[in-house]
Amino acid sequence: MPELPEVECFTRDLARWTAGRRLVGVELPDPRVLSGVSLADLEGLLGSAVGRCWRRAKWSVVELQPRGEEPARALLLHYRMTGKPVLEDGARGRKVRLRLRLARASEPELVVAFDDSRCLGEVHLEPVDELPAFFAARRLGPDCWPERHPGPWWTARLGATRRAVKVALLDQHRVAGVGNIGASEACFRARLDPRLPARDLDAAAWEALAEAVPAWVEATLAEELGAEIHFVTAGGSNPFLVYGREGEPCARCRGPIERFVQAHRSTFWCPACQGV
DNA sequence: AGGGATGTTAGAGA
DNA sequence: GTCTCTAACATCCC
Repeated sequence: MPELPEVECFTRDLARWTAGRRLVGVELPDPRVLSGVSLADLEGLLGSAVGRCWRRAKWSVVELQPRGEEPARALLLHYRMTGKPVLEDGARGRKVRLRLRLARASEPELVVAFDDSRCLGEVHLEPVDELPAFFAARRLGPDCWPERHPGPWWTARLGATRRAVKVALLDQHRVAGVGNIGASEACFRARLDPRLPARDLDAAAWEALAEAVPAWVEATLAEELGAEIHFVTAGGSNPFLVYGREGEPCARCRGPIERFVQAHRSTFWCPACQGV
């Protein structure tokens, strides 16, 4: 499910759940979720204090400070399509791949679980001081949020390619954090035809995108920080302007929202008011 | 039954 | 080397 706003929410959940706690147990119902780490590696960290939790692109980072002289480590969580961290309060998650048991003073233990129905998600373990290299190896572009970037920055990142602007927005090497929902939402907010080759956009279009991307992030965050996360596929209302709204009236001009496929992924847009 | 799903990446071809 | 696109990963839901 997650794009940048969801991963931001997930990471804040992790920060809240783990604050001031130590890792006191690890369970691994499905070892496929571990990437380059073994259960024994994780067990070697038992007793560590949880430190900072932060987000980079669509990754959550949970820092762990072992007792003694060992260097700080970081758990890196990537949720891919269906992963999410859940707090298990008695009831057990349905597709839990990894469980972390966390203790604080005399309080009851908490169980934070990595739930992932499709099991495409990944959990890595890296020394904290090697995180820059970890992200560099993935050639991850700069985050699209929270730092604001001016129009010319977007031109420089995305403006050289012939690919359609909506497809270019999905390229994490150029700009990190925009997913398939966000790309449609940002094009709608910027009134941009998602089919336009990125290199054909003018300065005004890049300025519009520079506004539209953070506007999408912040609108989605405002929705999702509230009660529960809105999963498009799991009931609840659809919080998006065009995504998943084929056939519905455009919120701006009442024209019908349409769906088509770009790079094997659904694009939703309003042909009447985007890029006429 | 078949198709589609919020992501990423290795590999192929131009 | 660079750019672009495809297939594959694994499972669930409509």
